Amino acid sequence: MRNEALCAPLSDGEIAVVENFKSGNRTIPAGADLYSQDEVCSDLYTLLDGWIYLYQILEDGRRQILDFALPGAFLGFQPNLDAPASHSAYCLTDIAVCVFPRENLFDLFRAHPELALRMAWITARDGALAREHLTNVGRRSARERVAHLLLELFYRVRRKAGDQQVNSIDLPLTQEHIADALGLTTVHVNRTLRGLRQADLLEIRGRTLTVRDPAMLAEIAGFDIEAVLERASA
Amino acid sequence: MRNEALCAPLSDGEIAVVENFKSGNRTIPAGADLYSQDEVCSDLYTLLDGWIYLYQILEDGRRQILDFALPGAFLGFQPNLDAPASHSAYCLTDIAVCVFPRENLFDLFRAHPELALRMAWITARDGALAREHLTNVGRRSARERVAHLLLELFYRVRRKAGDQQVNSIDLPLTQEHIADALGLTTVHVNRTLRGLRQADLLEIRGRTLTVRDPAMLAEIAGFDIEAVLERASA
DNA sequence: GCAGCCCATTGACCCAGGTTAATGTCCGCA
DNA sequence: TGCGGACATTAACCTGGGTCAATGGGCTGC
Repeated sequence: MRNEALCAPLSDGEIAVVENFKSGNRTIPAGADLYSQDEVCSDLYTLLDGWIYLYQILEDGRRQILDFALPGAFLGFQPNLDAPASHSAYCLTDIAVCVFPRENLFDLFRAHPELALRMAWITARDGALAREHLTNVGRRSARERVAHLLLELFYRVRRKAGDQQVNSIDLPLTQEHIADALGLTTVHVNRTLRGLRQADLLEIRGRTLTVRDPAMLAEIAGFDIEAVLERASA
Repeated sequence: MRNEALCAPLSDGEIAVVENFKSGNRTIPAGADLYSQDEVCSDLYTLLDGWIYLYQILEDGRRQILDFALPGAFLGFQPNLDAPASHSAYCLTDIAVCVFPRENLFDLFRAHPELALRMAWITARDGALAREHLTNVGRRSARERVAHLLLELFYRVRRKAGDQQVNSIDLPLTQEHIADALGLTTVHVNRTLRGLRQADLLEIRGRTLTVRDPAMLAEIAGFDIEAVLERASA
């Protein structure tokens, strides 16, 4: 699991180094922040289990969800580790993370260049996905945005599940989360989902998203499976 | 100049290594792409002079501008250097870049861990700025967005200029560029700029942006100078 | 079994921002 | 000196999505 985040391309010896570096695992209940905007975050994390979303809050409470993190995601890295975080990370479900202390990270990177390289790689991926999201909210209609986001999550989750046949995934999001990720309101997300459901394209019931017509959805969304998955680090 | 991008925290010896690695400088006229979406980009660049913007195009021609790059920016790095680029880079003005061949980049990083670390740092900064832009277009009104973007550019440019007194900068953008960066239309950007001008907050005449009331603009935009500059790599 | 809460759903109405299209201004070029 | 092209500006009108408010459904705790 953890392999995906930091260790994937490493030799066994290097994985051992990372194992050594980590300070242990931690479990956090749904509804808490893993770390918060404007606070210094003392650790780095690999998400082992559960869903997290990254978000920013404006002074008046408006919220923008930046990305959803799935198991394998590497979280908490930023240019200046001593500076307060630029965004918060919220646990949508109970989660488990592997914790790395931030103190000696740069020493570790210096000692093991592969890891620094890997870090650059992960970070570039995350950035590319953020830019994809920017294009989504900046230039697509509500229907296109919803289709795009749900397809992205569908393929990311399904890839992780390994089962390439299934057309349903577990989706622990409320319509408010979808709205906040897409720059819409809950009411309009609801209307839009109704439209997609009535067109037999997809359905959300409870916590389950069922994709009925991936091809048509991809067409609506202008969604390029290869490209987006390439850009989704987890 | 180049220092800011890749070399800033390096020793003289390491700077020499980078100097050695570069394959030369190049000049490109305004109006051309430095590299294009969906094409493999053979090089990496440090922007030495001029303005560039990064953008994505949807099939039907809608355009989202992702970021503006100023001198010092490091461009062209992505997770898989052999894959086609996820976005294009367009020269707003005549530009000069310092060119690095992509072939041996990873060897260079392996040989000089500091550079890999520096790469991760730059990439994380760019990602954070992209997320800032996502929040801007996802959750702010047109007036807030315009104020935010112009303030961001104002401070980024002025910091580079070194003169901390001046309240005007050279801004080689059309209203269409502003619109495409903010998910708006040109017409509405024009209306919004009129509003800001009539409120004596700022003015754009020709290629010059004059900021008349930075404090009030920052309040409107929910703009945090420190935070955003921290996140702007160039 | 029911009170309370969270979320989904829907309808009625409204408005920020999009669309269309005309007019103006500036500048480079023949 | 005048013509063509790229931008800016404005007005008139329209619509996608926001706002407000009511209803319902499902779950949890007692």
